[in-house]
This record gives sequence, C-alpha cells and structure tokens, in this order.
Amino acid sequence: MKNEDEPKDKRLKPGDAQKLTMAEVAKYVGVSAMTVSRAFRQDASVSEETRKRIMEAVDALGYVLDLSAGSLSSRRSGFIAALVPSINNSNFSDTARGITDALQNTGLQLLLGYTDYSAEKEEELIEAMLRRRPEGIILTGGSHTARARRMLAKAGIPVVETWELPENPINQVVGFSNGEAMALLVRTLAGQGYRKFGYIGGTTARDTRGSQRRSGFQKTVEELGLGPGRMISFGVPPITMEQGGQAIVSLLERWPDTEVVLCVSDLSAFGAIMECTRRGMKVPRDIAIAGFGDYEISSICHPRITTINVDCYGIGRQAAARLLDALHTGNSTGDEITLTGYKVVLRESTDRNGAPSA
Amino acid sequence: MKNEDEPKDKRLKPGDAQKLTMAEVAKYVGVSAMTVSRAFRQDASVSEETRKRIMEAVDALGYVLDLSAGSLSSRRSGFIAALVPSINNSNFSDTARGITDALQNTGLQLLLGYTDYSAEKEEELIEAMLRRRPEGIILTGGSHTARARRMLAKAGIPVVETWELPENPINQVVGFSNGEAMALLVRTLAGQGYRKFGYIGGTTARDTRGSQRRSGFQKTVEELGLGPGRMISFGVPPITMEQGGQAIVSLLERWPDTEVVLCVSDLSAFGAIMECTRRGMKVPRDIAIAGFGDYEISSICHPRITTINVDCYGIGRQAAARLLDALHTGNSTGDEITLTGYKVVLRESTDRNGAPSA
DNA sequence: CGACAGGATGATATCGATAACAATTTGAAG
DNA sequence: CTTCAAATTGTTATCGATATCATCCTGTCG
Repeated sequence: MKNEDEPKDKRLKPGDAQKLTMAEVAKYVGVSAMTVSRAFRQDASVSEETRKRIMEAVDALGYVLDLSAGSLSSRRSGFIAALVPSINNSNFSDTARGITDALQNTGLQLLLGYTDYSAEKEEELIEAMLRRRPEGIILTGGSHTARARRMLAKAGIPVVETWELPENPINQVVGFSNGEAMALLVRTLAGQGYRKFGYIGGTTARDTRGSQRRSGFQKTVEELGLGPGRMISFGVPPITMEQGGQAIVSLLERWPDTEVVLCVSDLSAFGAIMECTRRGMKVPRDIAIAGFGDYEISSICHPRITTINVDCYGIGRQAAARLLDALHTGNSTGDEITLTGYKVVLRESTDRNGAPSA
Repeated sequence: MKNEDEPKDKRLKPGDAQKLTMAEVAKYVGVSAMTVSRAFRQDASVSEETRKRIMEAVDALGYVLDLSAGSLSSRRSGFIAALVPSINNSNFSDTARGITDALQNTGLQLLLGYTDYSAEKEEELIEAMLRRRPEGIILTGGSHTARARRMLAKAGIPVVETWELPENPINQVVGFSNGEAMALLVRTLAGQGYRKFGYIGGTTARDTRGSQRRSGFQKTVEELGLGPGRMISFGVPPITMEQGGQAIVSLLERWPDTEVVLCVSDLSAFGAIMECTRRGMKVPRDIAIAGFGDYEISSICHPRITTINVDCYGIGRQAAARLLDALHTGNSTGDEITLTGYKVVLRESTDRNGAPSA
C-alpha cells in the first residue's frame, strides 16, 4: 500500500508528483473507478448521493483529474488551438479574448501561439499544436506554407481562417476584406475634399493584411484619378509607433504637399501624429493623418485619430462559434465565409475645419 | 482488423480524424513501433540510416506524433502553465514572450491563461491547468485563494510567482517591490522640487501590484513630510486610458493646486495627459504627470511620459529559467527570490523647465 | 578463434482515464 | 407475485505512445 503522506524526501522528479489516481479515490469511497469518472461529468448517470460522497473524497484527498489520460481514451483533447501574429497587439488579443469567451462552458480550452508574422514559424506552431490533437484550429490570415496546408488537411479537424478573406480558403473563414476597408477610408476622405494621398506601411509582404490594405489604397487612389499614391515603406511588420514617426518624416521630405496620410495601423498613425506635433506641425491643420484598427489609443489621444473600426472581439467569438458548430454537426467541410463588420470612424485627425475642439 | 482506408462518409467525428498511428508507420517501414518512437528523439540510439527511412515514411504518410499518448506513458506533459492578469496589456505580454523565448528548444510549450485580475478566476484556471499536468507553473503576484495554494502544494511542481515580492512565497519568486519602485519615483520627483503630490489608481484591491504602488506612494509622501497624498480612486482595475482622463478631472476639481500626479500605470497617465491637453492645460507647465511601466506609448507621445521602467521581458525569461533549473535539478523547494531591475525614466511630462522641446 | 562490449532493435507491460457492454437494483404496472 | 423498463454501478478492453528489459549483431582484442 502506498503511503498517503508526503514523502520525507523533498526532492522532486517530474513523474512522481501527484501520484493520486482515480482508482485510489474509488477505493477510498468504495466504488469503482468508472463511477468516479462519471461523477466528474454532469451528464453521466450517478446518483446524487454517490456523487456527493465522491466529491467529498476528492476534496479530502486533493485529487485533481488527469485530462491527459482521459483524452487518450476518449479521443478528445479538450482544447482548440489559435495562432495569432503577435500577442502584443491589442487587436489580436481582443480576438483571443473573443475566442476564450465563446469557449466558456464548452469544456474546451484555448491553446494560444504566436507566429511573429512568419509563415515558417506558423508552420512549426501548427505542427506543435497538431501533436496535441486539438479539436479545431483558428488561424490568422490565409497565407500558409504548403506543408502547413498538407498537415491541416490531413488532421481532419475544422480550420477557421480569420481577419481576411483568403483566395483559397482551407475550410471556414471569419473576416473582412482589408483592401475594401482601406478603399472605403480613401473614398470617404476623398469625399471630404482631400486630393493628395500618402500611405505608410511596412516594407515586406510578411503582413498579408498590411499588403492588402496597401493595394486597396493604391487601387482606389488611382480609380479616383488622384494620381499614384505617395507610398512610404518603413520597417519590418509589425511597424511600431516609432517607425510611424520616422516614416512620416521621409514622406514629407519627399512629398511636402501631401494633404492626408493613411497608415497601415493606428499605432504607426499615432507615432506619425506625435512626430508632427513635436516638429511644430498641427494635425489636421497642416496635415491630416488616419490609421486602421481603432485601437484604444485613437479615441483618447489628442487629436483623436480617424480610423477603421474592426470587430476584433467579434472575429474571435464568431470564429470560435463556427468551430463549435462544425464540431457539433460533425461537418468540417462547410466552406462558409462569415463576413465581419468594419466602419469608418471619423475623428479630429482628419477634420477639414482644423482642430475642432480647440 | 481495422480498415486502413478512409471511410466513404465525409462526416467527421471528433475521434476519427488522423487515424495514423506510430505502429502503422512502423509496419510501413518494416521496423517496430519502438524504433519509430526513438527516431523522433535526438538522444535515442537509432542508426542514422533507419532514422532517415523512418522520417521519409513519416513525411510520405503525413504522420504527426501524438504527444498526448506519449505524455501519459512518459509522465511528462511537455508544457508549463503561466497565468497573467490580462492578455491585453503589453507589460504582461512582454513577460509571456520572455517565457516563450526561454522555453525555445527545451521541448516545453507554454500554456497561457488570463485571470482578469481575479483570484477566483485564477483558482479556476489553476485547476484547469493542473488537470493537464504541467511540469511547472508561473503565476503573477502572490495573492491566491486558499484552495489554489492547496492545489499547488499538492501538485508537487515548481511554482514561480512573478512581478512582485509576496509575503508568503509558495516557492520561487522573480520580481521586484512595486512599493519601493513607486517610492523611488516619489523621492526622485520630490528631489526636483515637487511638493504637492497626487495619485491616481483603481478602486479595489484586486490589483495587488496597484495597491502596493499606492501604499508605496502614500508612505513616502508622508515620510517626506509632504502631508497626506491626494489620492483619487477611479474604476475597477485595470484602469483604462479613459478612466485616467476622468480621474485627473476629479483630482483637479478637489485639489486644484496639485503639482504632480503619479498614476498606477502609463496607460492612465497617458489618458490623464491627453485630457489635460484637451482642456487647454499644458503638461508639465501647468501640471506634471508620471506613469508606471514604461509602455511603448510613453516614449512616443507628446509630451513623453516620466515613468518607472520594469524589465517585463526579463521577468518572463528569468521565471522560465528558474523553472527549468528546478526541473533540471529536481529541486522544487529552493525558495529563492530573484530580484529584477527597475529604474526611473525621467521625461518631458515632469520636466521642471516646462516643455523642453518646444 | 573465442569472448565480450556496446550499438541497434524488438517484445511486453504500462501510464490513467473512458467506451462499451454487462450486471444489478429499484420501482411501477399488470 | 411477476415482469419489465429505467436507473445505477461494475468489468474489461482500449486509447497510442514509452519505459524497461531482452535480444541480436558487429567488431575488436587478447
């Protein structure tokens, strides 16, 4: 018989912690292990009285269920994986929170990874995740390596791509067109009379959403007959606040008469605005600046930043909801596309009447 | 005997995806399952030639290792758990990144959870995590429910508490004294001649680090003979940028002659500064404002914000390093305290000479 | 030439729960 | 008093990998 007390030896080997098993709880209560197992789930048929006795024993002994054993047997790992480009970006962490909230009371847990905007890192993470047999997986964007696609196809679990509308969706999609959203912003500002448009974004195509916004900008500026846009590329995505400040300096050196500058995100827009302020330029009097993403900062800072509001949290909730649907109906081949909303939020940083609150 | 082919039926049940097992790979190659298992690990003794054949087969068949089975057998789950108050706060996501980076090439994965600054939610998460048998756990702060403490003690895995110096450490600690750090900031500013100190923080004690900063402020202001501090409590932690703006309004209504205001975090300091700017007050000419945490925004915005720089990333790296040490030596009872650095960063928002860059 | 060390591989039991089915009990209806 | 359905509980096999020990093979050295 094992001794119930802590061993004298305080040394700890990875394996020997928490030796308590379900069978020992069962013996303690005087039932079978199967009954203990049932007591842990609400659906199972165990008499209230037995369950109470078991739960008291669990408490007394300090037993903690071992899901890794259970998931092997039930073939249900009990979690879903989500990969986001950066954990340090409140847009994506809002999405993560949406997923977590949608998973409440489903018995599913979120396993989060971040790819640093790299498809190679994404591939590695997908493999690492699949080794733990998630019941579904949520990805950001539609750009994946060939091997990643193969692994996902083989895994046979529902996949949801988010935050954009991929050309070749793997499975389900919850997102919006970044190009269209940026185009809408261009059209709105053009409608206010702006003519000379500049754009600030990162240097590479790693950030596919950034690239889509950029081409949405360029295409629309040309469609409206406003000549080729004045584009500055600066820094490796994700472009920081500081890089936004440096980029606007380059842009204004090259095209001093620019009237309005659109930025790939609010963060770079904020950096740009602060740099202008620091150099004695007034926004929007001397130059108008807009962002993308409607981060908290944009409604707080001075001047407040015109931007595209994206339903980040909703993307997370809906992605998780689609996944739960697929798991519930057992249908993983429904290649549905769920469009999420976005809207232009006009604020002080592009106001035609100069600083309105001053 | 099982049928090797995919079923005709495209419907997907949780269990029947990815039917491929190690044994099937083994049969395909003409070796035993054990040899395949060895091929997946670098230490094991398998001839290079056999390993190569196995890996080719793995590629060809699209086999993905199943860690949940392996961890049951080896009694090593292969991950460590970390709980942070909020995923949406760049200080904590820097810590998470530090942990992830330190875990590179250790074969350990990070399982992240967030507690929303609630000890009850933390307790739930700890239980959820322990059910997956993490090899170690990293917590934020030293405030836990009694049951959480019991579960952790019973689990017999190394625990690292971070971001503060708990009075009753469970095991290891990696952090700093939030009270001392705030005290240092008060003393520094008092040394510059400031006399009438205000403070902005959240309303409840949920955020223990916030409470420690608050009492560090109060104690130091009194020690310096600067009378009781002017304290405004506003909003439930984590206090937002917007609440920072509202709080400064209350504070100035009540104590219009306040010279300098310290905020529980840079985010509320930023909100306060923007609100002042919007109301036509100049920072620091009319009032000086400082924050805590040295968020990216504080070195970018105008005026730049005086703050305490905390080694968030280093906290994560060191916490993970301590955990790896403990796992390696097998000693979980080393109740060591690792102090991490912090420093005052003086910037424009508290400059005695008014706006220096203008 | 025999013996033995050491590398490579295989066979079997096992990790700790759950699925599937069997057995038992209880209670209501006939 | 039987009978049968429903509720409750137990038994056994199993999930897919790995620990452990056994076996086989090769080459070297006295």
